[in-house]
Amino acid sequence: MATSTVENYLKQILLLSAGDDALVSMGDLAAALAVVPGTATTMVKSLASDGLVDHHLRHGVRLTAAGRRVALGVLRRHRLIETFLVEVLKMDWTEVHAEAELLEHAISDAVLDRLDALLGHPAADPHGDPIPTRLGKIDAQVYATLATCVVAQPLRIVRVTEQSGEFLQFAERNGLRPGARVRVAERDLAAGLITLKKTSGRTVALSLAAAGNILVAPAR
Amino acid sequence: MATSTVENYLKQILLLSAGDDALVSMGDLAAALAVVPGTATTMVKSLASDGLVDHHLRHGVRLTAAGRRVALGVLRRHRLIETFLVEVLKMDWTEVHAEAELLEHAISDAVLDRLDALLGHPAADPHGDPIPTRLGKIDAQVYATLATCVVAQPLRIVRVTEQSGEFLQFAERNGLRPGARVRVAERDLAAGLITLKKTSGRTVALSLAAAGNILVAPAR
DNA sequence: GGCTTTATTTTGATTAGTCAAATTCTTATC
DNA sequence: GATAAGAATTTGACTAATCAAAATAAAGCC
Ligand SMILES: [Mn+2]
Ligand SMILES: [Mn+2]
Ligand SMILES: [Mn+2]
Ligand SMILES: [Mn+2]
Repeated sequence: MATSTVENYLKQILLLSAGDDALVSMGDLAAALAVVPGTATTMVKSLASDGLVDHHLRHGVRLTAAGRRVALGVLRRHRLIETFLVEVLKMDWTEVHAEAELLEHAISDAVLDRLDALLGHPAADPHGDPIPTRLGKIDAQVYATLATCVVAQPLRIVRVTEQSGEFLQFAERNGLRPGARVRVAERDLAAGLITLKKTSGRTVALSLAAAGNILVAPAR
Repeated sequence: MATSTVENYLKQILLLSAGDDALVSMGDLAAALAVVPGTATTMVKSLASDGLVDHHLRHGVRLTAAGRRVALGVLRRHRLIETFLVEVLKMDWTEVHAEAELLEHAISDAVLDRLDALLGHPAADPHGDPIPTRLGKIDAQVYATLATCVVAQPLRIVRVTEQSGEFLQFAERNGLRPGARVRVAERDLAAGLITLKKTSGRTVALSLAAAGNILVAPAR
């Protein structure tokens, strides 16, 4: 069995490689896991010797097929648990991430399958993050963000990446949840500022950096 | 935060001291936790230095008030999780113990309170084990077992101690779950054998040792 | 191309939890 | 009350995960 530390490293490498098989740097990996870079190096070497990653010394790390399988399993557990906490236990979508971070390592396949059935085999979690199937298939669709989409067009929010409580609470306060309808009223690149218009008529201002965390599709 | 190892030790000391404040021997504790006796000694010393147990060198260990508080919290989580797995996810009461053994260390108070409410604040888990309240109160009622109760009287099974899959499956196969009605048809102490009669008329034979794991009360 | 800055790796220590085997204490038995 | 058996403790060693700080390699810059 992979320890929860190993599971966290593999999941994080998957998330940082952004779907494709890009190399993940030790610096980024260490920062994401809140450890010192030397710790990440040591751990990655041990993952490599277990055949879970390829370590390109001094250049970065990439999942092997075996490592990717494990990582997708962890991601599936994480996202189904988040969905359960919101849909069944009625918890707030801004607070479930931390809970799932622990539970993802403690739940068995038997329990997970029942949760999945109870929830009706959802395709995405409360943040809009796609849920891998039991076979490890994951929706890789690429979306525009509020920082890159066309201006003025009616949009639908499909996903909020960035799991920090502060950011999610900001999103919730301003009605920027998956499914909400908005359009970009103005994008001032010099000031790094974006102004949204909601269907309610309300406007919301946010930075380019923040806007990059909100994925959108044309409203149909 | 107590590690899950610490939580397991404290919970096990509580279970082995059987409610009262009896000293628990290192041998019993080590066996219950599947570690070597020296390991239990080392761990108990560290628990003692954290003020969670009193270690009477060479005689045994007992929980302090602080240790008991932690242990009751773990027990509450364990039993509420088992109840959830059976009542909501419809899992088998013979297989939920192992699941709860891991989940009990990963679930937060916020999630637990919501589970408790969803289940209607149950007083006992699927095995009939009493669930401590949020304040650490636990039903300490003493029951007779099928090995000690009076013969011929109509009885109701209130609890099945002993969590091993084999034993629980034996109980399930023979309809010996909490709530079931039986009476002791015959108790042969020389042979160490007990014969039960169910309301259906069916008879079940079991050893004195097995009978000691089934707690009963007079059927009202 | 050589020098400087930055990222990565290495080295040496530390903590939690564990086991095997030697040692010491307790208790039962004669 | 001495002794043998059994239980508990101690000692030394090991694994997983981590950090601080020194060493090294890679990139960027003039
Ligand atoms: Mn995690
Ligand atoms: Mn999510
Ligand atoms: Mn446990
Ligand atoms: Mn139980």
